[in-house]
Amino acid sequence: MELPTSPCVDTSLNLNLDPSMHLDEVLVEELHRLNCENKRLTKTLTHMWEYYQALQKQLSQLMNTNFEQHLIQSRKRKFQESEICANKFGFRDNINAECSSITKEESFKEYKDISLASAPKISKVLVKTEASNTSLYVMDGYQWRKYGQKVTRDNPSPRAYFKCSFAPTCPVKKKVQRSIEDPTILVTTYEGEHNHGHQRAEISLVSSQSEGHVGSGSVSSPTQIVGSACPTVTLDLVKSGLVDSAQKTCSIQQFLVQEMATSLSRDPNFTTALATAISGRILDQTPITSKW
DNA sequence: CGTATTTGACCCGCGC
DNA sequence: GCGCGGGTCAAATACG
Repeated sequence: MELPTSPCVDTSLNLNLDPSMHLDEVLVEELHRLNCENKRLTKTLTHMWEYYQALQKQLSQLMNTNFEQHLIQSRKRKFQESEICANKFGFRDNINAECSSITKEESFKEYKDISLASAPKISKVLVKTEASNTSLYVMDGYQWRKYGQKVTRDNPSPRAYFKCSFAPTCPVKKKVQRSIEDPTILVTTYEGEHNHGHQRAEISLVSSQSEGHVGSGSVSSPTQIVGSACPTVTLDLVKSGLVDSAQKTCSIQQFLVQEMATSLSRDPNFTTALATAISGRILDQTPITSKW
């Protein structure tokens, strides 16, 4: 599969009249040019659609594979929990019954919930902070207004609720709560999409280009996103290399994202297409940004 | 004095 | 129908 190499399309109507040509000739020529551009656009769109279909197929295959793994893991986990419980209270009855009580439907529901949580509109970000830092504020480049705080049942640390206050109409909300497993990690859940630009670039996005180097700490920026960009990312505000425990908490989501990122980065066509798209985007935006 | 934060009250969905 | 828990509201308070 190959994407057209030049995404830059000139759809503007060029009516600069050549004195030697008649108006109808100019119009016909311009019409012809626009027609060509239209064909190119259609071709690009078709390619993108094919590529999208292929990606979707790949994703569904991955989802199926991971669901089977998740099923096995959850059964194993349930068995371990039952065993711990049995050892603690000195009874061992019903362990097998309890294990077998996990139906495939239940596991799929749980798995589906995790998958839904990783949808683009809801994303989770893990932020590593200093142990002494007890605040629930995450500097992510946007301006937030706190509108509530609540202590939840499953976690003794309070959960803070924020609304994006940069734009009055921005629907984005976020919830920040310390991880129950590692209190130095702030679990931030973003809901919705910003309908305005980024206020200031405080975060540099580092994509996981190679396997096994996630969170390896090669970037010295104080604020980092380590791992895949979306939907779940990990920020290390203290020092890198401490994200292992955080990654465990969202292993399924991250595994999916990493698998996708790996398979995509292996694909030379995708890399070329991405580079072309980015360079095209930059070229496309240059005259706009130069106005500011 | 204006704006941001805190915090108790209230609302609503869900499970029993 | 009732209770519980998560999410939101809004008055009180703090701060620059």
